[in-house]
Amino acid sequence: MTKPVRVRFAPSPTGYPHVGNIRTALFNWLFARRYGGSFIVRIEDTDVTRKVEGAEKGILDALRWLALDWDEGPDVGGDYGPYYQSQRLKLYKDAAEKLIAQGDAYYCYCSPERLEEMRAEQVKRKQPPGYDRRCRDLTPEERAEKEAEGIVPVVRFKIPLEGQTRFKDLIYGDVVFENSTLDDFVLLKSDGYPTYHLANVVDDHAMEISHVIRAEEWISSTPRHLLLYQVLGLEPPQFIHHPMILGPDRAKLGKRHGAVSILDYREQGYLPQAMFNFLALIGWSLDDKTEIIPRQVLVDNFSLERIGKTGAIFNREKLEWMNGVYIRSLTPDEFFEAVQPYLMNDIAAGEALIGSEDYVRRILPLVQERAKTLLEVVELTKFFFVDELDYDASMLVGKNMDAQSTVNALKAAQQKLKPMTAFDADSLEAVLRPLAPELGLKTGQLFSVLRVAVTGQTAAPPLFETMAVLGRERSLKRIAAALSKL
RNA sequence: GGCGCAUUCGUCUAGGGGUUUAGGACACCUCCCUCUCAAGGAGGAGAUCACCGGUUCGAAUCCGGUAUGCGCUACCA
Repeated sequence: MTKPVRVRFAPSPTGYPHVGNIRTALFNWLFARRYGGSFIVRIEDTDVTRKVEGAEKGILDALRWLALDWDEGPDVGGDYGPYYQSQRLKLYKDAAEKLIAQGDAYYCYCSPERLEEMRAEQVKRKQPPGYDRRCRDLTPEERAEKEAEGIVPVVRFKIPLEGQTRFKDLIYGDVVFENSTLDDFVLLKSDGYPTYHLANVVDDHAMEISHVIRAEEWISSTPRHLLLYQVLGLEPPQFIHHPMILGPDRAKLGKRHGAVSILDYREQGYLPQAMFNFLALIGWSLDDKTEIIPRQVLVDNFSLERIGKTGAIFNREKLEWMNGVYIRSLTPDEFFEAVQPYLMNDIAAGEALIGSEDYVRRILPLVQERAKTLLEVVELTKFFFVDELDYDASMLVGKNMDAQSTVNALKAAQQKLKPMTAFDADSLEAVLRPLAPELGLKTGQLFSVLRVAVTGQTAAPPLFETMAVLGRERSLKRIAAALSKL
């Protein structure tokens, strides 16, 4: 019997939900769903000084936005809780004490100042920085002395001086570290909180995590974790490290590269299903050609083996394209639902939406295939919602035309439109298309004059559909306004 | 500096000894469609598979070295 798959996403609430972290969550979630396992969220709030108010909410919001539902964790609970490390302090303390008792850890009384000086000196002498183990073999008398001084110690791990630690990463293969290159890292801080290393090992075991899927930046920490499992007498989980997401300069994606919070992308009008698809495709591929992959197909086909080994630059242009593909695939109702919050954020569009949902619903199909993001829809539809168009009169004059012929064209169009009974796209086309030759103009010339008059733009949705949605009254009003500009 | 990992078109990638004149996607260019813009269709350009050496009848694919990049090197995660 093989152990059930249990994976975890363990964010620390110190900031916004980083694109890279969320992708790690996505891989974990995909793996859990693919193999019928459990996806667990554990909040690693062990750094009191870096804790940011609202960070946890942002991270959980991001998971919810992408519908990465968790089986155990905040809100939902579970049999292995609590799921906040700040509520499991006793566990870490017990583990640290056990290690001290068996001689695998020790109290260290070195001050932060001394450590800093030591490191500076090491760097100066071009030696590898690391704790010099001054407190490793303190006598009971020396310890008592330090205690008497009132120094609150940290607990450090006693790294074996010799030998090597190796593991088989499911993606990177065999990785070997010489123990001599590892230093006696801190297990328990002086404030009683554990460091990541201790808390992680204790909890991953306590929560029966079967696979640790995390970013490549953790690969160098893995031997420490393995050594901890060893002295604690615990069986370690499988380790899987995946490549990181890079900025355009190939450095770890960070704030200076622009939007790195996944929530920023939601704000900018990206669809969660597009983001989901896009994130999955950074460092993972289904085959040699499939790009658009529905969620369920992703779940059914995800595999760790197909994750590559090289860091990938976050390609915004491709994300935009993909978002456009997903936007176009929406039904009219879905598109309306998706776009609604963005329209509501705009004054004119919001008013229109409240005034007449039907009007908005007739507008949307005209821009759906033109929008790359939902936010862009607001811009593309703006001219439908304002009373007066703001554009320069010179835009009205068509190619190879002058002011006079433009005026003539607008007036002729007015005459044709006024008596129309039906004002649908087909009728409009039937009336306006023959008008161009009558005026000695090419259709393109006439239509472009009308387009600017009616939309205030040279690029817009198809003219007749646009006029039909605007309606006779509004269309004629805009043509009159155009004439008064000339 | 030490340790670790990586290296296929600008970018994301397929490919894991012969089927490869290295395939796909984004971006770019041309043409078609067309009332503009999109979308769509058809093409194009773009990679001496980081470099050097080895193994082999044969290497992008296996091995070694070099270079470069990135990560870690905290009482951060």
